[in-house]
Order: sequence, then structure tokens, then C-alpha cells
Amino acid sequence: MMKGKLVMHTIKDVAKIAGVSTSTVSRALSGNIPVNDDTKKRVLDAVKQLNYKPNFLAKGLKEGRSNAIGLIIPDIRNPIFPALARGVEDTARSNGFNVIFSNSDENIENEINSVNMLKNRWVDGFIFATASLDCQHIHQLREENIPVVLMVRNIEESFDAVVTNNFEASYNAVKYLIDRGLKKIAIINGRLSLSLYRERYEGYKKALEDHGIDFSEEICFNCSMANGNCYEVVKNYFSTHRDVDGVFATNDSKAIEAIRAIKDVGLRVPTDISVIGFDDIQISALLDPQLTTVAQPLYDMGKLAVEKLIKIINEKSKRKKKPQIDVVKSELVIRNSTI
Amino acid sequence: MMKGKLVMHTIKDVAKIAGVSTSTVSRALSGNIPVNDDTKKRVLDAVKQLNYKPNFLAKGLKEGRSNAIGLIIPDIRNPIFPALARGVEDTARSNGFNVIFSNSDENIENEINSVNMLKNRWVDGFIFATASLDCQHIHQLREENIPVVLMVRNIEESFDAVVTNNFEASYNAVKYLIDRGLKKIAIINGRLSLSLYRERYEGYKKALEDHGIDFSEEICFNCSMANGNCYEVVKNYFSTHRDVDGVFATNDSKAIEAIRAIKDVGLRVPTDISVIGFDDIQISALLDPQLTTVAQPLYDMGKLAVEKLIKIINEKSKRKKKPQIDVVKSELVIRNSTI
DNA sequence: TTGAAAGCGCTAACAC
DNA sequence: GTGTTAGCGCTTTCAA
Repeated sequence: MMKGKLVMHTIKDVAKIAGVSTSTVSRALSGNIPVNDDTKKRVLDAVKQLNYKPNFLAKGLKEGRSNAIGLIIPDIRNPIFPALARGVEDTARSNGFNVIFSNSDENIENEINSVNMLKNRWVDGFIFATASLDCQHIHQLREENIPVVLMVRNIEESFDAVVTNNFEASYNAVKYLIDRGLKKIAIINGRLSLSLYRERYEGYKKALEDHGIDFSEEICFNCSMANGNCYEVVKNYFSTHRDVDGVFATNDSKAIEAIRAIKDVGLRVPTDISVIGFDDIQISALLDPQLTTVAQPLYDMGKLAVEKLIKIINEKSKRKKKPQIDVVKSELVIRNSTI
Repeated sequence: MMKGKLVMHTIKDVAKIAGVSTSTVSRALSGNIPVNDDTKKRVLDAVKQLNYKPNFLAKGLKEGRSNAIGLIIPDIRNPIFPALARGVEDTARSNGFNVIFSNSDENIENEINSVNMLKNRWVDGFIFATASLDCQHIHQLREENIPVVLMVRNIEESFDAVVTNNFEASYNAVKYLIDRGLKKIAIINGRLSLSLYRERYEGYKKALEDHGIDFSEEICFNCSMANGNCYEVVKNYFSTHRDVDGVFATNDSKAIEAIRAIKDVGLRVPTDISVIGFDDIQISALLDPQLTTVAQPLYDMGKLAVEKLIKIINEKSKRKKKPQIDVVKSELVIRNSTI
């Protein structure tokens, strides 16, 4: 078996060159154990000379941790996840953790498979941005004392989580439309099995109520399927109705489809109909018209989730803290899709 | 130190319950070494009973491989990378590999740091979608016999890579505009230090040449900086010129900005000016007008890159094969931004 | 301050 | 077909 020119050196090689034992090398490198300055220097020189890098597999095996975290999301192609993932990766890396990521497609089987694979000492903890009602496997993780933080999508009070103020932000978005003089505001909703959509829905209803606007089921569009049908639903409605003057879409993708549908029936945005989205995905600022939307601090949410997770991982005293749900603020960004 | 209710069981526990040695357990689980059917059954029962999962750290340490690959990209928020990453992740997972991902921001320092971290037995190979001219560290990997596959962005002939037919696809895109009767076609180019942009540029020039259209430097816009200034460059030009009737943008983001600029100076797409993009990122189909663009099979490129990489990893006989560059086909998708 | 030795959990000779 | 044993590369007692 031919090996490459440069082999991977081990701690033994370093020890030999520095003329010390492997334990001394280990100590010199770990930093927090006293080592004679001279010895240390010799070790460091040897390390440099050999370009020695410790084997993380060995270190992890010995220490019982891997310094990696698992990131489980539905699909990185869903435009809210890149920013989230980036926040996670940056923060993890700057804390010395690697990120192993996995897409579940909202499919519980996939998710369980990934979790099972990663549980075997691959990762020290998990970040989930996924939540079916069926979260047996996440409860199981907790029982096995494996740290878990939920992100974006919350399940129940019993998990640590980072979420946004969906209710309040939605309330404010709808209130903004009302303040601009709009009289009849539709909502395009998502899967109500996700708490985030339920909360946005509640915010919408409360805003109407507080401002004396009648709530009407008829203009609560539900686009819970794949993206395609949102366009159809909106187009259908507006080809026969001209009474609605505002649309609150519970995410930007739906808003984009709605705008296309509205244009296609010959109405103008925002002149005839104002549209607000939610998420502020990257392209929202590039559209025509540029989308007024609720900006979630996605990057920061990822960052915060990792910070929480690492804190839990490092709490060696495993006395379970009460789980804490961090709520970050989403804020309305006013652009040109609203009058 | 309190441990959780459920501890991680080891192969020893399984062996004890099954009444066999640890090596028998190992053999029964590996599958490819003959074990008595009865014994095997007892082992499998014990595994199930304990919910035993092998420790990958130990396995990796022993076998000298981790079954993970490193994915180094500039930024997952750049819209071409999610699809690529998804192709990579799916394919890796279905081959029993995990993927550790890292964003380099095109910054060589970051990239070297990540590579150094991952080299230490964290991963068995790398996929890079990044290429500064300065690729010392990638050469180094090769010298150390660590498998590398380049994706999307090629550096030089000496590496395995998966790229698209940039020249040909660009040629065809520009030819399409010419065939539609357009007479003066501008190009919006990217960083010419990247071969992919050079190739697209060449395809553009050749198409003009072959069809007797004069090439003019004046309408070769260079938007190599962050996205922002593409809008400005295009807007500036069109506020004083009305001669150009077609724009070939070398990626979709630039196309989107160009369209916005064109509209903002009071011209119409495609009536006055046709615009073609490159990449077919997800939102291109959702824009108004929907973008005519060259679709790169991003998911498949990710898939292919992983397949190549795993093949190299598994070739235990390290007699270096000559590196091979796979070229996949990008094809023009005609939508509404061209007449 | 340092070295010797044990051991993390697993696999693979090598015996039988 | 199965058990015994050594060892992957590291950290960490325990002694000196």
C-alpha cells in the first residue's frame, strides 16, 4: 500500500523529537497544566517541525466528546435556512465546534435516521429546525441526556429554543396595513401544525379585532402544500373579487407568489393591493416591487442557538436546568409592496 | 457527576448479554465475516435490547477513517450553494458519510483554518467549491494524499473536478438572443479570476464572432464586487444609451439587478431589452418577468462530486489515478425575460 | 515537573 | 466459527 509523501504524525513522533514523553506533549499542548518553559518550547518546536495535528478521533474517544454539533433542518434550499445555517456554522467554528448538517425534508423517518447516526458519539448535541407533532425522537434525546436546542420552530415548553416574536410581529405588520388606511386584509397562511404559523395567524386576528375590522374566514387562504398552489389560490380569488386591498403573507415565498398572481389578473401592487411578507429572505429586496416584509434575524437566531447549545454541552454538572425559550425580535421592513 | 438515565452501551455490554466475545459481536454486526446463525441472532437480540449503537469515534480511530467528508464553500447564502449542498448531503448520507460544512467567504485564511481543523482525521476527503488563485493548501492536501474533488469552480487540470460546460452554454445563450433578432448584446461579467467567468466570457465573444456581430469592450460590464454595484453600472449605462437590445448576465443575481436597473430607467424587459441569466437559481422562475436563464444542474453536480470523492476514498490502492474533470451540461431555460 | 501505564470502544490478526 | 490479544492516538491517573 503506497502512502503519500507526508504521513500523519502522532503525538509519539513529537515526543521523540522533543525528547520527552507523550504525556508531556499532551500537557504542553493542552495549555492548562504546568510544564517547564524549556520543555514546552522544545515540544512546540517539534510540533511545528512535523506540522503535527492532534487526531480528533482519538481525542474525542478519550474525552467522550466530539466537539461537533448536529444541525437538522428540513431543507437547506428553503430560503430561510442558509442564513440560519451560516449563523450556526460561524458561531460553532469560532467555539471550536464542527457542524454536521442534515436535511430531513420534514420526513420523520429521515430525521430519525440522521439522529441515530449522529447520536453515536458523532455529535455532542443537536440543533433542530423542524417540528412535526411527532417528536418522540427528540424527547428520547433528552432522556438520554443529549443536549438539544430548537430553532425557529418550537414544539412545546419543555425544550430549550430560539424563536421569534411571531405574534407581535404579525400584529404589527397587519396594524401597519390598517394604519395605511386599508380596509380588507387577507392572510395567506401556512401549515397550522407549526406553531409559528398559528402564532402569526393569531397576531393577524388580534390586530383586526383591536382595530374594529371584521374577521372573515373567506379571505384566510391556506397554502399548506408545496409552494405551487399559493399562486393558484390567490389568482382564483382575485379573478372574481376586487374587495381586498391588503394581503398579509406568512412568509416571503407566499408573498412573491401572491404578487405574481395579483399582477396576472391585471391588478397592481401596491396601487390596488398592498402585500406584506414575512422572513425577509435575501431576494425580497431585489424584487419588483421590493417587498415590505417582517425581517427575522435569522443569522442571529442561529448564533444564539449554538451559544445555548454549547453552554449546555459544557455544563458538566448535568443537573438539568429548566429549559429556556429565547424570543428574538422580528421587525417590519418597509419597502415598496405596500402603499 | 450525574449521568442520564440511559447510558451509552458499548460492545462489551452486548457481548456479555449475548454470551459471546466482543469480536464476535463486531463480526456479527459487520456482516461480511461468517458467524453462526444462532450466535448472530443472540447478538442481534442483545443489540436491540440495549439499543446499542457503535461508537463511531472508536471505529474511526481503529479503521483510520471517519466516514465524513468536508464541504468547503464560499457562503451557503449565495443562492447557488443550497442546491449544491443538498446534492452533496443526500448522496453522502446514502453512502454512509456525514458532511461537515464550512463557509470560507472566499477568504484564504478562513479556508486554511477549516481545512486544518478537518484534516485531523475529521474527514476522509474534501469537496471544494472555491478557488482563489492561491490554492497552496489544496495542493498540500494532494501531497498528503487526502482526496479532493473540486466543484463548480475549477482551478487547473491537475485536480478531479465537476464543472459545467460554461463556454458552450454561454455560446448557446448568446446565440439564442442573436437568433431572436437582437443586434447589440451586452455582457455582465464576474470576477475574471474565476475560470467559470472567463469561460462564459469566451462563449459570449465566440457567439458574437460566429454571427458577424462586432465585439465592443464598452458593453462588457464588469461587476466583480459585491452585488450592489451591478445595479449602478447597468443603470448608468442605460440612462445615457439606448442602443443595446440584449443583456447576457453571467449569473442570475446580476440578471436580477440588471432588470431592476433597466426598469428604473424606464425601459421594459423584454420589450425593449432582453435579459438572460445564468444558474437558474430557485427564484428565477418567480420573478416578474420570469427569467430566461441557463440552468446548471446544481443538485446533480453535488451528487456527482460526492460520488467521485467516495470512489477515491475507497480506492485503497493509492496509485494515483490521473485526475478527471467531469463536465455536466447546462441548458437554456426559456422564460419571459427575452423576446 | 515529568514519565509509565492504563484505558476510551472498537477491529483484526492470530490462535484454536 | 469463535475467543484472546494487541493496538489505533490520545489524556490522565499514579508515582517518582
